[in-house]
Amino acid sequence: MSGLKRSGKMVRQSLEGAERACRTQGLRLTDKRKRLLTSLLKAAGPISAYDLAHHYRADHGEELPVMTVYRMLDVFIDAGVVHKLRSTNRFMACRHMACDHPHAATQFLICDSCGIVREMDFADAEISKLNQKARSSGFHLYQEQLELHGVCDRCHSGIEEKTPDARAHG
Amino acid sequence: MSGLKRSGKMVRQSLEGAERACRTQGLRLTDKRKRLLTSLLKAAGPISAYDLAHHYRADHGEELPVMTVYRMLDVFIDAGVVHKLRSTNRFMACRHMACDHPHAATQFLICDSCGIVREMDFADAEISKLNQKARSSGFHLYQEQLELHGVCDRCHSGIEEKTPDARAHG
DNA sequence: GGCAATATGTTACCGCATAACGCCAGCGTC
DNA sequence: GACGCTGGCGTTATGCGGTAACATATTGCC
Ligand SMILES: [Zn+2]
Ligand SMILES: [Zn+2]
Ligand SMILES: [Zn+2]
Ligand SMILES: [Zn+2]
Repeated sequence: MSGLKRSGKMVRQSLEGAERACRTQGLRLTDKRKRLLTSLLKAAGPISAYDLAHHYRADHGEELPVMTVYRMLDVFIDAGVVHKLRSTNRFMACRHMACDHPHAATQFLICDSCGIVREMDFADAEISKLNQKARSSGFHLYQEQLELHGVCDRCHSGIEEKTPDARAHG
Repeated sequence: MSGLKRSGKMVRQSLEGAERACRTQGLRLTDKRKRLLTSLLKAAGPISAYDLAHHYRADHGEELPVMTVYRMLDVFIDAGVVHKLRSTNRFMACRHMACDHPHAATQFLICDSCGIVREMDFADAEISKLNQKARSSGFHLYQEQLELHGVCDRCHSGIEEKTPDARAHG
């Protein structure tokens, strides 16, 4: 699968990072929120809010209404430690949660076959070019994430390891 | 609004273009499909399948089940005369439907305030750069449309002409 | 304690999308 | 004409993503 699954140690470090991020923005990292974030960190890749609720239940033996999940995810997104993939309606922990540097723009490479997502940040040049062209076309772009769809090398070379989380393209 | 509303003449020309596109791909442009496409062409901008069904009813005094709308839209998308905006779940007629040249990659500029969408095709250089970088990061991108969100000049300068069709950002 | 703000729970609902099944018209074949 | 095939379309039911509105609990602060 997507290889994003965190070890216990990484989860701990990420939680500390989230703690910092929340504190600096006056957001509270309650126990429930911490547990939810843990479930998200342990997930193998981006998952839906409903799936996350199921994971939470499995992980902590406690029901968590979807409504609450969405609210908490919003908090995490505000804190910058969670990303929402608009094109697939899925949420994923920021890969920079443990390290302390927040990032501005983000680009996501999404494999429509196996669902793996890679968070990259080395296309700023193209982003600003696009921004420029949009500007001259009468638009002001958000400094926003780009979601690029395709297939990863593994799936491209015929392995086609499909997962239920993978979304069909188009 | 988005200024994409077609005149009667443009609708006719677009239908002819669609006719050509369908014929070359062995797809049939039935009367019902033609009526649906007309409703889409007359729409002021990208609309949802459900809204399109309502427009169809208003335009032609006949019920059209959403299921059928989706099926027809799929046909049009295959024929290359309709685009689906993944980030907003909306459909729009290709602005090149009347002219005869199909286009490969497309980029959409989407105003999250008023809903206007501009179909542009002058960012191929950036697209291929992104493709290249993705490649070196283990991904094969589709030659796919890019959906860029922001606000148009009008909305940016404070007019903020909100429409029910506009989607909140994020 | 008393109060305000924030966090969480409950219910009910809406919008997007598709699966599964059935019907029917058109068409070619025997 | 009977048969069977194909594609277009209708019907029903359902699943998933997301949120409004309102109720309750918890926390922080004076
Ligand atoms: Zn990130
Ligand atoms: Zn893959
Ligand atoms: Zn187009
Ligand atoms: Zn606008």
